[in-house]
Amino acid sequence: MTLVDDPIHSERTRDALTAAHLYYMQDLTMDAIAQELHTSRSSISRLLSHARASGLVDIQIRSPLDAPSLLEKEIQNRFQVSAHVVPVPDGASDVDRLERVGLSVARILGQYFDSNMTMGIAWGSTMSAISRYVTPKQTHNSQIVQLNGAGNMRTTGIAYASEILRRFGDAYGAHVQQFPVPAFFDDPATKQALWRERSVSRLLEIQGRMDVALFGLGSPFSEVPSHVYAGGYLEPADYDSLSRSGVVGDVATVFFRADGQADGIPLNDRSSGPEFSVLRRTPRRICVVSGSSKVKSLRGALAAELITDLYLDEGTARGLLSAD
Amino acid sequence: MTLVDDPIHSERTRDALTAAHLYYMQDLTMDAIAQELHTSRSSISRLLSHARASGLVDIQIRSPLDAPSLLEKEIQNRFQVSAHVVPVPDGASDVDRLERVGLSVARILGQYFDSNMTMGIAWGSTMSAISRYVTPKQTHNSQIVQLNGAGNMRTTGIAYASEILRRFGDAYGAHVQQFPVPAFFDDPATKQALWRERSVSRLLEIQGRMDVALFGLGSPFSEVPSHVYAGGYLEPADYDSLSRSGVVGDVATVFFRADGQADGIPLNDRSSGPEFSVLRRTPRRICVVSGSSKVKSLRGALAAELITDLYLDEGTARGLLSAD
DNA sequence: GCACTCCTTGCACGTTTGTTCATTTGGAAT
DNA sequence: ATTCCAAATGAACAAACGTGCAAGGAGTGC
Repeated sequence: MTLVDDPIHSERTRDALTAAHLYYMQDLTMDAIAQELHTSRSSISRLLSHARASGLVDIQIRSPLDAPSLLEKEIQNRFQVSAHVVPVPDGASDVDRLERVGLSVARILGQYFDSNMTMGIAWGSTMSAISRYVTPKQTHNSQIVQLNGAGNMRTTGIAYASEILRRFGDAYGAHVQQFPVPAFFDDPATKQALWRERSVSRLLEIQGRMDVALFGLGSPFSEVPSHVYAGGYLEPADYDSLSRSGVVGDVATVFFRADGQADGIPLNDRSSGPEFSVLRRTPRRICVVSGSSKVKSLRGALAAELITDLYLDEGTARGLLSAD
Repeated sequence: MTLVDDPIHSERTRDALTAAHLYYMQDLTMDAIAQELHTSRSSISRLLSHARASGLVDIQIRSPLDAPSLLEKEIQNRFQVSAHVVPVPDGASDVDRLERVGLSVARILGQYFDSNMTMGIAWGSTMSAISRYVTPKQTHNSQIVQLNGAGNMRTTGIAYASEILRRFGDAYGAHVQQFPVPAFFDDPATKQALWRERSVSRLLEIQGRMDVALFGLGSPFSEVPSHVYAGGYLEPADYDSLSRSGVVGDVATVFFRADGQADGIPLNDRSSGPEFSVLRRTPRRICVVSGSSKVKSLRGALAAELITDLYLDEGTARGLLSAD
């Protein structure tokens, strides 16, 4: 739970490091390592698990640049984003897909984040899944900033959102910047007022300077509604309004139409999420999508140029490319 | 043997990539992967081995900056080099040590070498060991350049040295620049003349601009003489000369004394290796040492400031730090 | 000092993985 | 078409590995 290793842990870390060397660099068996370190093989097994889980051992997969799958190449060509298809068995359930994609992204995320960087984080079921698996990586002077508020009529949302944030913060040893506001204001004027508060504008400035943004997609009118659409954030009147405006999805509770436009959608004036112009200023914008019901939403987000790096499961990738 | 993947291999590579994803990112068992890919588990096992061996899967060990061992910290403080101690069982034989250190260095070497870079390579038993294990990494427009000639009275040395070079070149997809000259000239004047040849001076220029140099250490008057001292490169008279000059070791067949000085050692005028000034101009200079008999030589090389990154086994590290 | 909890250890078991071997497959040469 | 060879495959076995469990220790509170 501490951000740096206790002195108590450092011996364990030292051991884990040697064990990892012997195992992964010199291909010794755990048995042999156990003898060298004068302990049992089981302990070494556990030590190595620890080394992997704590990011001491870092396993990466580097596709030679000419090897991306057809799907990935095609998406890259058509939408100018760097696409990464997560292989998922055809028969997998939607939750299964989400977990798998979340796990994969969690393992890879460290490549995008380093010392002295700021990462913006949304919330939602996708983000929650990722957060549950993030592999630690030691960074300095870095921060995680919440992109949009999570409060609603029933709760402040702080517990939920901050749990997600905390997991990222812990894993990277980063400072966490919470955004304790409702997801949607009742009155746009309140938002305007609050946005002028120094405490809030400080946060907005941090958002404006972030190096990486990580978010999932919302998809309002699909069979499996996303967190925002089921969690008591919106009222029936809001739904009607979204429907009338032709909204196909959202990123961090900012809505957009099929062509990627976000103008003239009344709800956006009350949303706590970052304007797309802010997002587009961010160098890396990683979008994670799982479940083909989000294809329409994804098309919109791509049209809006919100995405630089896209992670999706195989089915969704196919859905994205298929006509219609 | 080809530098780029045949189209024929690319399907295999594609499969290896998916398998690696499923195995290392999603923690599936090989059995599960076999079912998804409609093949036997054995094939997946082989596929994953291939993925590791061919550098598709890259396993790194990243010590948190506060975790280097006492030995490493101490070496860093005393000699201003980044030290990496390779753990080796106390009872290990000298060959065993060499293999282990070689394997470890081979696995991490990729971290130092990338596209558009030039790496200078020496030869000798240490380099040979490393070369036998280098893990592939795809690079573009990079080259490997031989640091010193390998010819002697009996052979041109080309077969031996070029085998080492070739292994590095193959692994990195790099262009190999051979240096087909004797290790030592009989007559300094011949060297001078040859050095003015355009074919040779072209190579010397490449050496002068290299980004990384990788070398072992020679150690003349120790129980276990290095390759240079046993391979018929030197005559008895040369030994006497070295002894009289107070030589303690060599880097790429350039000799130095305990204080790191290389001046006034007659043999150096006839050596094909790079002057130390050339070496010192190279940003990264990786030295690999195994076996405590090389401690004296190592002290000299450190005094000469030939090293920026040092890899050695535990025993040698201890020997280096112990007084005397 | 005693009881309590929490964490670590090594054993034993079942699972997962590497490897050998006999067999098949897909080409190339004849 | 036939033969040949090399590479790839899956079954079967042996080795290596992960994990539940009970025992042992270290620390804490009473």
